[in-house]
Amino acid sequence: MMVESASETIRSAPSGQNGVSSLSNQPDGGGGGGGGREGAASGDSNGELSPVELLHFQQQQALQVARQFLLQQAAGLSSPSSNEGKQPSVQVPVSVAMMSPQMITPQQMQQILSPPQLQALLQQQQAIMLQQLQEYYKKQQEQLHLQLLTQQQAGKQQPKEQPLGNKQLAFQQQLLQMQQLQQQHLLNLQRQGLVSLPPGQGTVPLQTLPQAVCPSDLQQLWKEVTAAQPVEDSIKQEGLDLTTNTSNSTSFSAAKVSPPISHHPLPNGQSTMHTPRRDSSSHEETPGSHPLYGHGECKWPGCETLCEDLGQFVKHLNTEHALDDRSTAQCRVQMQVVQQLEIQLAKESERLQAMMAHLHMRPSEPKPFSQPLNLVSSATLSKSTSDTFPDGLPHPPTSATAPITPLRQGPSVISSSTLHSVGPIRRRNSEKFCTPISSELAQNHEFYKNADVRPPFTYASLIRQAILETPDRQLTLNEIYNWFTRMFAYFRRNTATWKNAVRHNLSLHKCFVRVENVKGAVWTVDEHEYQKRRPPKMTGSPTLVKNMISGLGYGALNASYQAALAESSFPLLNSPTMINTSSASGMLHVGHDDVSSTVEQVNSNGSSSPRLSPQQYSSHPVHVKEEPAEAEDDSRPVSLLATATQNVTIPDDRDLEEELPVEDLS
DNA sequence: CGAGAGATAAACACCC
DNA sequence: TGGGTGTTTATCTCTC
Repeated sequence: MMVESASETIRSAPSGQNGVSSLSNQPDGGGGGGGGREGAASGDSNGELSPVELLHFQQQQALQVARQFLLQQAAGLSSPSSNEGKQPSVQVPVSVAMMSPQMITPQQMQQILSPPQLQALLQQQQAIMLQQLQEYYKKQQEQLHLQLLTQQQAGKQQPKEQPLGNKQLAFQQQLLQMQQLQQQHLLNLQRQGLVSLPPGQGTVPLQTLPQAVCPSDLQQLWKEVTAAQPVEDSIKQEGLDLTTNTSNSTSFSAAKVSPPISHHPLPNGQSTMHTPRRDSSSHEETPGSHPLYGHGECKWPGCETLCEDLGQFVKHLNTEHALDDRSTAQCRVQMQVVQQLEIQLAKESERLQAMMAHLHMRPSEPKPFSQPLNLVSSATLSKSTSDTFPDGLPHPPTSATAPITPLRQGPSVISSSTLHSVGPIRRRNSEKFCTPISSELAQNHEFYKNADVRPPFTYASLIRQAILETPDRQLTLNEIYNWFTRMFAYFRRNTATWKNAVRHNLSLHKCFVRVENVKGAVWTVDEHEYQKRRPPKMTGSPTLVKNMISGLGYGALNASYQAALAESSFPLLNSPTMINTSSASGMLHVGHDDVSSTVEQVNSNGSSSPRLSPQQYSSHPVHVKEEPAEAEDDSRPVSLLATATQNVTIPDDRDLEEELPVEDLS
């Protein structure tokens, strides 16, 4: 029986709200775990500034960065032409707007929406996310303020409370981390051309921030940073009120919008949205600039085509990046990148929350986060079920005792596809999407191991994985159970349920063969059957797929883009499969959700993107071997596209921090 | 709308 | 007798 956890709000898809039975990941204890928290190079620095001041300053810095980021995002991804200074609403059909994009799977998106709508939707999502981020930062900042005050008070009254200093330090670190996160985000975006920050501005200084903590440096940095955003500046100078900021920036952008350049006469209305850059951050904001144009080249992810001038660029944009499946797909990928980063951000903030809670600093109130933003709220219906972040933002534990750590920062689990169903359900998505379970597992091994998050794989694929991971490819039921519990924190509870499911799957699927052994019965996998299990079908738009294969040839994703993806810890994309363009042709007959086979293939042919760390795959212990001969033939191709298409399901996210994909699964 | 697939629940049989 | 295993069936939900 699933316990419906009430109180957690989740954005339920507008349409299929039928009680998605979600197995609420009820926070049951466990907080620990969180992987290595590499403290941001914290500085020991409080030079002449009092800790409090420093903290305050850092807060501002962080907010500044966040704001910058938000603005840039807004500029690049959402329609700047916001309505008169209100919430940056998005011009998307209400029907669409009502939907929570994050809960829509790629297929749904494609099916439900026409390309123009889809793009609009994507933009909308970006806008929403931005809002959420803004909101989030605002709250965060308010909280910190509050806490600071509290602390100051406390400090006066009980000077003895010496741990205070430490606490502040910890906070500083946390803040720094957040800053770094923001920077990463920015960098990623920059790389992808979504943000055109002149090198050296904004980001650079910030990066050094952690180390350069002496007051003077900070001041300097501050100047540099602020210099990058002339306008915003003033706003924040006085008190970083993100709230006003929200509207300000919005209205600002609206006002600042350079004369609509008719770039993008696309039929999809996108042009309007992708309006001219505005804002602050994009310094190169020449009146005739374009968010996707900078430094003389097209900043479209994976493009980098040189264009002498804007006119040429516009032309290029219209011809090369017109509304088609490929562009749509790229857009989606971009969306995912952003989402991933957001998730990462959420994680960090969650950690911060935990820290604050731990330090008894006004336990973070859930509301700030769960409270949907206006815009979103309309589309959000809180359906108390699971605890994913509906809005992509962290939902702090409802109760102070709730687990704060690794929960739901997960990889795929949180990905959009999963968002709508955290619980038990629909993980099959990912499977269908050909998510390489082995690779994903390898990459997120630690995560799944510690986070009480349901892995986005079907029982069948997990069982198979478990079996294939063993040298002799056979396991007893009990060993399978053990594998589950060892590999996934999620399966350390509700045992009756999932064990039953495991047994059920073993019996049900022909691909699992029971073999009488000396010591009893063991289960093996009939790969052939397994592959047959599902007819090759690809999720997502077939046309899209085709295009990807032919036209795009994922190899087209240039280095920077890939790198960006990699950076954003986008396993799926990082995964070899994604990169293995050479096998793109094979994708046509995709179809197996299987995973390891995919990986194997890639591994075997050794092709890979030069850019991605080879270690990524080299670290797959499993899989390379097993595929029974027969399965070989058709099992391979799978994923590239699939992945590409579906990565909406993004599996991953391995923490930026946990860099290495875990070398061994077992 | 129907089929297929996956998840979950549960009944039941076997065996140790 | 009880627990672990297996097998089946039923019901939902979701995707196609």
